[in-house]
Amino acid sequence: MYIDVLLELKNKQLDQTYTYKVPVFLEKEIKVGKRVRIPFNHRELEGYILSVKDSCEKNFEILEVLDVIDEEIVLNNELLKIGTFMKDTYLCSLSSAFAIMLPSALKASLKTNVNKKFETYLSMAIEYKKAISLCTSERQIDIVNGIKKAGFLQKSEANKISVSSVNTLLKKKIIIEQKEEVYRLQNKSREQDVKKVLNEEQKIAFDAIVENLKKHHKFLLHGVTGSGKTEIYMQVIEEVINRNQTAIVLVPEISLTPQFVSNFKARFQDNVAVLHSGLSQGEKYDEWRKITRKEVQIVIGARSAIFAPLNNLGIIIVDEEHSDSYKQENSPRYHAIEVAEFRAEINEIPLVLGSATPTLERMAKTTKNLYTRLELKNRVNKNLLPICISIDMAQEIKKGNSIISERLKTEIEASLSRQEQIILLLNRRGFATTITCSNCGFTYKCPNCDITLTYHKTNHSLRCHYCGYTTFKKENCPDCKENLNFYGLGTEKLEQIVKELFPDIKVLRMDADTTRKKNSYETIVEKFKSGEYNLLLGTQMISKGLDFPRVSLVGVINADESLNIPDFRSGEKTFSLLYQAAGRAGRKDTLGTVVLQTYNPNNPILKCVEEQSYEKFYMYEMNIRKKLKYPPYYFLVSLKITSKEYEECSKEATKVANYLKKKISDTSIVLGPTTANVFKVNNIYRFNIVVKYRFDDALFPVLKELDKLFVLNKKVSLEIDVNPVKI
DNA sequence: AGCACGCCGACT
DNA sequence: GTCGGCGTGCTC
Repeated sequence: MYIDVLLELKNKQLDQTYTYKVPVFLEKEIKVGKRVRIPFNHRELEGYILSVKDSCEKNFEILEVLDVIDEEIVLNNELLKIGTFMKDTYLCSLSSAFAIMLPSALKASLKTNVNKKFETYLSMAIEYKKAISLCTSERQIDIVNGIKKAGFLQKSEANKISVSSVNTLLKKKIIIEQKEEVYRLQNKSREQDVKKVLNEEQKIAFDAIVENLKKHHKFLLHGVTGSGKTEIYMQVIEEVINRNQTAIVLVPEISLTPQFVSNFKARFQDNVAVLHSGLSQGEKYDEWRKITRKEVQIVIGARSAIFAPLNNLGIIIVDEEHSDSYKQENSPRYHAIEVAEFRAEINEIPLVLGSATPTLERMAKTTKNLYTRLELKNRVNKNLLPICISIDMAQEIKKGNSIISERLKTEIEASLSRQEQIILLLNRRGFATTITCSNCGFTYKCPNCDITLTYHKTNHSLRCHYCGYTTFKKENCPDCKENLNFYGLGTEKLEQIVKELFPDIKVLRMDADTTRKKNSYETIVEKFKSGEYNLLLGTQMISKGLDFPRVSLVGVINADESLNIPDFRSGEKTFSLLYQAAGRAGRKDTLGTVVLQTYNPNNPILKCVEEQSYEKFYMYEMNIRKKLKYPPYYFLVSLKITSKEYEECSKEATKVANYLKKKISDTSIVLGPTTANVFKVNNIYRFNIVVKYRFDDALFPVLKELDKLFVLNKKVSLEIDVNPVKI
């Protein structure tokens, strides 16, 4: 017996199978999808069995398998297929695709030591009365009674009463001990959640999906914020599990707070496994094993949960479909929705994507009937959409209000007097963006990156938001000793300004700096919900899927901020961010108010936000994409060329662009090379090339060739990003 | 990737 | 003489 083994190394040079002979004593354990330990070039490695065969043409010396690692298969047939799909679509190595599918506890290269967790339980060996009569001390009786109560007792608990008594009882065989595997992630809440009655719109969407269970069909559930998408998901899933099938629910990382998870657990109890980055390695391993052991039918998780090894999958649901977090920004650069589409296809099951602001790509697919659009126009509790007002900040500055406009100020005062809550969005953290000397023009810049440092007032530090470089501010200009001036506005400074303007206000700030610690995001959300604070200010994370019933006013401090990012999707991102932020305003009885402060009051994207019209935005933006030949009219591939040496990097980038232009179809467009937006990060220079194409059979073979050439290049590296979300 | 082999300079 | 620097090549 021979097997083909793929090494558990992400290296592209070694991304091929190697043949090994199986010694007879291991033959019965060999199965495709298990891992083996093998000798490889004077060392010992782990690898995945990809195929089994009886014979092998001998062109080389064949070594023997040392050991079979797994008792059960870790990569089932479906995951193997998905791996090949990823290798072909994203040009990544097969083993890097498999690596992200498995919990890190299974990875040899990390040298981690995550194991199953065991707990020892004590239980009665003999009848209770007899046991009591044999006890020779108070403590022993306490322990026996403790066991009697629940039928068992954790040994660690019993040891707290008395270690020696436990040992005596064990020695006398009055009680026995048993080792049992326990899961680290325990359900805290025992709440029970009942299903809610669907309204007309929800019912139509629900019926459309349920009619198509057991068929491959793609749905776009386009529903305004608060239209009750989650309830539809839950009821569809209930249908699916009633048919003995299983379900995957993907949500952005930020939505995976204990709150969201406990909602699902309240409905489906222990039938849910959760996978996200907040879990420890051990917890992830436990959740993964719950899935492989078929103990759960529902998996909720962030991006990588799309690889959950569920059998008999019945539906895949992706909430907040427009979220960037579904795209992995390092290799393998996969998009969870693209993998979901593939997985739904091979299982012949429906895929449901939900959003209030669908991506243009997805929306365009509904017009071509590749997706069925299900619309939810109304909020469940009949709340009205808020009123939106734009404020021209150029006019305000003339009046001397550079940060908070007169209108926003009076709206805040009005909300405060009505005891309502306020949200302020400022999509930039830190205190000031730049510090400049008015005399000589000195600014603090990062020595490793092509970027100015951001000032954080709390510890007077100047930080690079790209590489993390930190330095400290001097009292005066380091060059000419004159005074330093602060420019730009961050959340820290806004907090200070708000406090100065409204001395009695209670303010919470939420950004990457205040949510660094585990659970701090949740803590801030809970604090604000409790009502003891008047105002929440923060970066975009405050606009994502949060529901604060007492908020009646949303202020966007600088609505232009994200419009100026040099990316063709900046309009779409801005619309989505502001539209969703605006959706936070509004209560049952009063209309919500949204104040958009901008220097471009006539910007068409902001007009669409003001009118709360996704349709207008869609028409406007599609027109631009068509003119500029961007998705969804064209597909993109981005190539990043990086090196420590500027000259070498630039030279290679030009060579790559010329090679592409020569080899691929002339209907495709090659842009660049250009230096990246931030052309130096961590002392590494970066050049970009973008390929726009519609149909090009030559492109992927050429990209694969290029990829191979650069594997051997030590000075310059090439990274290919298929369907990039940021360019 | 990471280990062996090989070919050079510095040192007990 | 030999120890170890790291460039190159190969891995079933």
